[in-house]
Parts: sequence; structure tokens; C-alpha cells
Amino acid sequence: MVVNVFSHLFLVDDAGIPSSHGTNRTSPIAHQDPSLYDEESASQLSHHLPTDDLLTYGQSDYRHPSMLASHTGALQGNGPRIEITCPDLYHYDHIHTNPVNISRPMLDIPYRENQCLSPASSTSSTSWHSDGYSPGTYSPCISPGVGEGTLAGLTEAVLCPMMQAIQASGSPNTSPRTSITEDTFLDRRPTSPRSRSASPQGKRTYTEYETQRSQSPRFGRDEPAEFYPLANLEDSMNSLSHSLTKPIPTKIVRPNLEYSVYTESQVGMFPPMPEVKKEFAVESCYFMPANWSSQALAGVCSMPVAALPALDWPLPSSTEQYELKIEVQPRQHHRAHYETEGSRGAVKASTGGHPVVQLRGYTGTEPLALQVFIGTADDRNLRPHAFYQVHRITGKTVSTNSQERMLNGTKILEVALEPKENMRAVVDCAGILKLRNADIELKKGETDVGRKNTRVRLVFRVHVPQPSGQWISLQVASQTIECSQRSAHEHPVVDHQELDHCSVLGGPQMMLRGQNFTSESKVIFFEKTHVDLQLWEAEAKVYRDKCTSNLLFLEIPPYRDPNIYHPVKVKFHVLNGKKRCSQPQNFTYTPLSVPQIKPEPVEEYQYAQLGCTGRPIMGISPPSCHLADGRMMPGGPSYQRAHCMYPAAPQHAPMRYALDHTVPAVFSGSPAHTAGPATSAYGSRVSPTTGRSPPARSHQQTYLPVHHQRNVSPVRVTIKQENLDQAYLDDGLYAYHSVYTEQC
DNA sequence: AGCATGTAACCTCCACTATCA
DNA sequence: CCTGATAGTGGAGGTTACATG
Repeated sequence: MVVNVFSHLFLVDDAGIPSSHGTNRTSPIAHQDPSLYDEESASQLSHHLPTDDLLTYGQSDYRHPSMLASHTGALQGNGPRIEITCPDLYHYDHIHTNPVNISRPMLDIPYRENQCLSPASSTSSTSWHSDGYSPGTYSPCISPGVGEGTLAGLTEAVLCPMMQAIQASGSPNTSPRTSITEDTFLDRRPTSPRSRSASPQGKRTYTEYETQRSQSPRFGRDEPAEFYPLANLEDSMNSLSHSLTKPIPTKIVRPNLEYSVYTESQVGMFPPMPEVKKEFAVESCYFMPANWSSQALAGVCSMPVAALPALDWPLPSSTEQYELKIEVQPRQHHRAHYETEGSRGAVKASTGGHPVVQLRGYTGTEPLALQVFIGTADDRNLRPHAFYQVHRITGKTVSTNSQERMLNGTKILEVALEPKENMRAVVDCAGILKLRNADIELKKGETDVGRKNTRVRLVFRVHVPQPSGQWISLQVASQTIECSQRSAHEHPVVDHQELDHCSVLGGPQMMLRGQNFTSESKVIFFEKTHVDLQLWEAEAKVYRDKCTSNLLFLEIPPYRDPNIYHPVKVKFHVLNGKKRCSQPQNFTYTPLSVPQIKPEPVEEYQYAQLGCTGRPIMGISPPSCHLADGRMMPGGPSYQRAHCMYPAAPQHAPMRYALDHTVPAVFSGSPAHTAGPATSAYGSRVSPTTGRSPPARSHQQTYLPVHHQRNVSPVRVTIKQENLDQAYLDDGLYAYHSVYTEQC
């Protein structure tokens, strides 16, 4: 149950029906002048609503004694006082158009720089300035502090904009309450003859969909749709949404809260709460109904939302001490459900169970919260998927408690990692919700397209508190999951492969376990370059007499070149016909023998730099690049052509490799031999000004010539021998190797 | 460039089963 | 055992977007 206060809020009656205290739904919003406040409207609102739950706006101290106990929020400002009672406060977020009860708000502290009033750091003496709608001083009565996200968060994220909104809705130009009857409302509620509400929020009908669509290009947080003619308060809340999701004319100063920026060395570790990185800028806060929220994960140590690293931040899956690991991967396809559909259940594992995640190395006694969200399938740029959201599955089949959060428009599930369970969680509560492409693509700033963008990954995060008060954040992403309907039934899916490598000669039999295999299924091994050019493909022999729809037995074809010296990564997929194709699976061909690398002669001064005494054994001479067995290294004549293919691609995989991994790649000679921008052995760009490649690592041991060319000085690259094979297992070098081999 | 057409993908809805109270 | 509610699954048809001529 997550409520995004930047979306729609409205009132419902005890039956969950939105309040009939309707108003002109096109009422002007976000009047900034408190003088426009209409006290009569306010009093009418107050009159029509029960009095046990209050939202209070006015001059008085909002330290309402029952604020937390009875879900009462209070607003403080310069305008007259308004009391709004909420039998239940419901909400439409951009995911669920059915009401979400937020009657007992619990929330974290949203920090929204320049858009919200920020929490005071300590006491009410802190001044919050807002020259937009309320130039006075705000005196928070409760300091949010670290992890104390209740009232302070409400104050900051909700109440101040709410005050603004209420002011707006209460303007004389706005009818406080008119016209819309409950019937009208009911007419807009789902009318499906079959009751099949989505878990747990229910679904939206096509009629609603069309109506809403015609009224608003999208329903997301940034541009909330205003499709429900609700009470004045709702308009107020809509105004609230607008006031927050659009840059409000409010200058906010938070004197006591400084931002800090992390260095690379701090990746994965985050400081205590008071330090909030700018990018955190949490745009959303959320409420959780008391009936499940705190109880569900009672005692779970969850990092306060305001300090969470952004969801598109790359985080390591392990540190020296901890490792977050997916023990059971999800199946490679899961038909996501739309808002208009019922739930399609939780993501399952290929084994029939559900994904399992474990945090290793944790010795604390406090449970931690495992966060789950839906990420993109792009492993080079893992970020929340714009078109899919995690969906909380409830019901008897779900054994794992979970709760939802909303963070920057991304829904997050939190599951407890319990020490008594060895910090292992069975994620049987995570479904996948598909958002309509049209809705998302129209979002301001959205660049992704939804069409055919149907692959996702489950992303798991955990934030481990440290004795120092810092947090170590770990993240791991699952294998990709195809979420479309079609693939579930027509595309073959490989869930498990018996082998992941063999020698270049091929020959071993391999069993594939998966789905949608047919008697016509083919298994194609192929090799592509980094730029998706196909270098090679070979069809495996399939033993059709043994095959079933879930099992495929095949014989691995030989690799095209039996004389490789390094493991070569290729892929294979299962084809059903021309277009029904499984996701590519990784396979590695290994050389017949591991080559021994002879040292290349090293200049004396270089040798001295290595800390060696005496002279190296003189082996082969440049410009050749040979291995101990006399074969050529890939730094041979083709090498230069190959590595020059990436002159200006800083994000290219080899570059990434050189930067992200401690595999040495350094030139000791002049790069002037290359035509065009020079690149290092792994494609990393050599500075045109310095002629240097990226910083050399300190543990290079063996010098290998990487190319030769007439009339130029040999250029050497240092490669730590023990890393060589592993290096080629990496994508970066694989990409390089692909290009290299393409050139051959 | 603009249009018509075919195709594939998207999205919604229906039918059905299973489970449980 | 029946009924109703709920959850989940599979399928299909209308709509929409895109590719192609």
C-alpha cells in the first residue's frame, strides 16, 4: 500500500466510495495568495466531514495531540484555519486508479530540494522560508531526525503543499462543493461484470481508461490526471499534486541540512541520514496503512527513504564482508498484468517455486529490508523500468510479508531478511504490473519507448547498517524476464542449460530445460560483435526423439576456429520458426590448451620498475606477438585494426572494462602509430594531449607486444598473466575479441 | 513527403480453473 | 455439496503503432 502524495488524494466514505462532496473538477489550482482563501468553503468542508480525523490548516501549532493516533495531519501557515475531516483518506497514484487507503499515514521523510519545506534539523527554532505562498516562518514541532519520518515527513511533504492547495481550492472562484453525486461516481467505477480485482488494488475498465486518457495524456505523478470529480478537497489534493510535481513558486531554504557528494570509493556506502545527496531528491513519500505496514515488517531495519541511493545508481552486489545473491533466479518470462486486469500472480522461478535472495556475511541480529523493484534489462544501464512496476501480491499463496514504497515514481517492495532465516527471503510476493506505453511515453522527460521494450529484471537491494552509522547498499539484478503475453506461449524459453562451456571442438551433449520447445525447434549457436554484427552461427544437432516441450537435447557444434587461445563467449538461442526465438544464452568455448605466455623483452628501466633484479629472459622480439607455444596473440597484425574500431566510444565495453576492472591495460610506447584517435589495447581512448592511456594498474607483470607495424615503434601492453583468461571472459574483452576476430 | 496497406504489438476483456470460506 | 468471492491463467479480439511499398 503506497500512497504517493504527489498524486491524487480524495475522500471516500466508509464503504470506500469516493466522497460525494463534489466540486467543479476544473477548479483553478494553486492560487498562491492566501488572501484568496475562502473561509466559508473551509467551514463547509469541515461541516460535512466527520470530526475524528482532522487535517488542520491554520495559525495554530500543528502539534495536534492526536495527530499520529488518529491520522490527523495539521498544517501551519498564515491563512485562516480550516479543518478537514477525513473518514478515510484515499489516493490515486499513477499506477492504481482504485483507491488506496492511507488513513493511517506513516511516511518517510521526503527531501525535495527547492520544492518542499525541509525538515528542521533539530528544533522549532529553525526557520523554513517559503516566499511562494506563505512568507512566514514555519515552526516544525517535531524534528524529523534520522529515520523519524512520521509527522515531520507529513509536515514537509504533505502539509505545506496541502496548505497551498487548500488555499487554492478555497478561493472565491472555486465552488466549494457542488454537483457530483455518488451515482456519478459509481458510474466511473469499474463496471466489469466479473469481479476480478487486481491484488490488492483492483483494476480499471476500458471505459475508464478511455475517459481518463481523453482527459489527460498520462496519469503519472508528474502530470496527475484529474479525472475524478471529487470533493473540494480532492481538487485541493490535485492542486497539491500540481504544486509539488511542477516547480512550485516556492523558494525553500534549509539551512541546517547539507548535501554531500560521494566519491567513487564510497560507492555502495552511504552516510548517516543527515547527509543527503542531492540526487536523492526523493520526490515521493508514502503512507502505509497501519493494518499491515509496521506490523508486516516489524523490527526490520530499513534505511530511511530519504537517504536511499537513487534507484539508477549502480551498486555492487558484494563487498568484502557482504554478498547479496540471487539463489534462485526468476523464470525468464512472466506475463505482466495491466491495471485493467487482475493480477497475474507473482514472478515464479523456473523450478516452480519463487526467486530466492540471500544476504551473506551479515551477522547482525536485526532483520533487514530487502527491496525489490523492476529494472531494465539493459545490464549496462540498470535503472527502474519506466513501463513496468513491481506489484505486491497478496493472498493465501503468498508466504512472504511485504510492503510497498514509492520512490521517485518507482514502486518498491520490501521484504524482510531475517537472521533466523539466514538472511534468506523467498520473494513470492512480487508481481509485475505493465503500464500503458502511451501513458509513460508522454511523460515529460521520458525517452524510452515502450513498444517491444518488454524485458525487465528484478532488482534486489539491501541496505546494511554499519556501526559507524553509515549504510552499505548492495544490489543484485536477476536475469532478464520477458513480460509480454506472446512470448509466454510462442517464444521458446530456456530456463536452464546443462553446460555453459566446452572445448572449441564441440561435441558434448547438452540438455536444455525450458518451455515452448517444439519438434521444429532449432538451436543456433552464434557469435556477434559488439555492434551486433553476426560473425558466425552454427546449428546444433537436436535429438528430437528425446525432446519434449520442456526438454531439448542437443549436441554442441564446434566453434568456427579451433585455434583460439582464449575462451570465447558465444551465445545460442532456440528458434521456433523464423521469428520465435528464445533469449540468447551464454556459452563459452574454451581453447584446447591454456597457452603459456613468454615474456617479451623488457627494457632495463622497465624491468627495474618491476622491482626485479637481474635481466629478464629474452624471448621473442617485437614486433611479433607470440605465445609460448609459438602461436600469435591477438595483439598481432590485426590487433591494431581491431582496437581502433572504438576511437570515440567512452562507454564502449572495452573501455568500461579498462575502467571498471583492474585488468591492466597500458601503453608504454607512443600511440602515434594509430590512425585517428588512439586507443589502448582494450579500446580505451588514449588522451590526444598526453598520449597516455588510462591510468596503469600497479600490478602489471608481463609485457606483451600488442601490435606491430612497419616504421613505427612497437607498442606494448602490459597484461597480468593470471588475469588473461579471466579477462576474456569478461564482456569487455569479449567484445574486443569479437571485433578482433571479425577483422581476422 | 504523404498515403495506403499489412503486420505485429499492445491492451482490454472474456472464459475458465482452483481454492477457500 | 453448493455458492460466492478471490486469485490466477490462457486466450482472443479490437486498437494502435510501425514498417513497407
